[in-house]
Amino acid sequence: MQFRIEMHVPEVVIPWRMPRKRLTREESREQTRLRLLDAAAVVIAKKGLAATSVEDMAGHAGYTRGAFYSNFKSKTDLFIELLKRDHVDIQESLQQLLDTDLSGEDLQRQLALFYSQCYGDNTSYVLWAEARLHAVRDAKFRQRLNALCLEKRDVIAYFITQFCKRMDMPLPASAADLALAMMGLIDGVKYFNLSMPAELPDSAAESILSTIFSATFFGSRA
Amino acid sequence: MQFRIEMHVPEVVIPWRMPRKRLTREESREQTRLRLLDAAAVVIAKKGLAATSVEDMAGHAGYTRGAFYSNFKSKTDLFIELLKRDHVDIQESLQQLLDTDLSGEDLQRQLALFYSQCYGDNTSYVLWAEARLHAVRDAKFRQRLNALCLEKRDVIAYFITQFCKRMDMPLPASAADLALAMMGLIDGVKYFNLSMPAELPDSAAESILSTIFSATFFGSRA
DNA sequence: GAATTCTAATACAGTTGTGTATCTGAATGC
DNA sequence: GCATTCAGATACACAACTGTATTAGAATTC
Repeated sequence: MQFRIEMHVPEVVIPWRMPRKRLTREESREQTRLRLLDAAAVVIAKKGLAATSVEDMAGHAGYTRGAFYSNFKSKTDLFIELLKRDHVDIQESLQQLLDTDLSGEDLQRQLALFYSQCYGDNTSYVLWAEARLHAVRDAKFRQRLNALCLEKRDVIAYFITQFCKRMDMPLPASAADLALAMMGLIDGVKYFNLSMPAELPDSAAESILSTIFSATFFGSRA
Repeated sequence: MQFRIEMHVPEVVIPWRMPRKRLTREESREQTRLRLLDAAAVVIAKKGLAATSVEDMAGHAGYTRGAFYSNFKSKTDLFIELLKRDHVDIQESLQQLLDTDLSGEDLQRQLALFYSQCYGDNTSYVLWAEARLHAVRDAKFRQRLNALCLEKRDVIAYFITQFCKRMDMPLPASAADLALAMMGLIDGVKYFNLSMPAELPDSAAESILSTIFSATFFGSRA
């Protein structure tokens, strides 16, 4: 009991979406699923995957365990679903960002955006941190997570390639490896930014990332 | 009546610490403590902090829960002890490395060493990843962990400062922030190196770190 | 060598969680 | 409007952990 942190997760009051429309079974079921996922994301981020019981998640979504088990095979099952959902979101906003801004040479701004966009909120960061840790231990899970990470890497690698081409600069290393390193860097910095905002406030985080990013791709010119 | 030495130490007699000497109470107790810590590190790395029961840890060390509770207040207590121990090790080897190699300008090799030294083994990496995650959720724990991280940062920052001075280069950013970023980068890269060794083998990890490190401090010259 | 002190084992009471099996009421279909 | 179906609630059987209280026996003291 020493170990369970009483975080007091407030009951999520879900704004009922106008029962004007009477939901079909399918719609209703889908709604339940979504609510369970949303609530689970919040609770897991707050207490951690292992410390979160099925009842916790269901409860915060306004349901009981019955509803949970009728929608998901297990806690892990839901967790993977959650990551997939988040991954799609990240991919989309990343893609969108990279598509939009590829032309500009304003690297600083680009990076800053990139950084803040990369994880919409802290919940998302924590979720992925949890996932990485889980992946270290579970080979099957690791494979699935790696697949997602590599997708993300490829988007970034493609961007890096295009960017360097456009700027008429040589790639300082393999685009794939650079992408991984940048992902790692961003995650790493994000953690410090999150855990010691006094030591590394948003501005400093963006600035240092910007410095390293510039140096890596522009050499000493920026 | 025959007397059996160390009758209470069950089947697992851990061979590596002077098995012959008759221990005083204090020594014996310290030995138990160390065994519990060592075993805990392994088990926690394998199954995760939350999923590891007190009995697990004690059992792997060859004791029962009684021994555990007579040596540690709680699982968290032990965990912090574990981190401190590891932190001291890291600090020492870091200090040593930096002291030794400060003169050379062979940055590549330096970095490679730095990287491989930074976490002696994977157990250590996992432990810190676990700690970071836990810190996000628990303010008190976060403070304690931050203190350790900042100590580490300062050692690295000092090195960076000295290094730039010696190389007669300007600091590309605040040494403290650079140090944090490098720590983040190394952790981030380490994860990919660990979870997808086929995509990012040791050599690639070292190489990409080296590239970024060089670029950051030397600009385009390296 | 008896009394004590201390480490660690053991027993126990209480809590929390899991997954399944069964039940209920609302949505659908005939 | 009656029967069916299915989402989700409830009940249950059981497994795991925690932390404390008690106990055994080795180490130390006198």
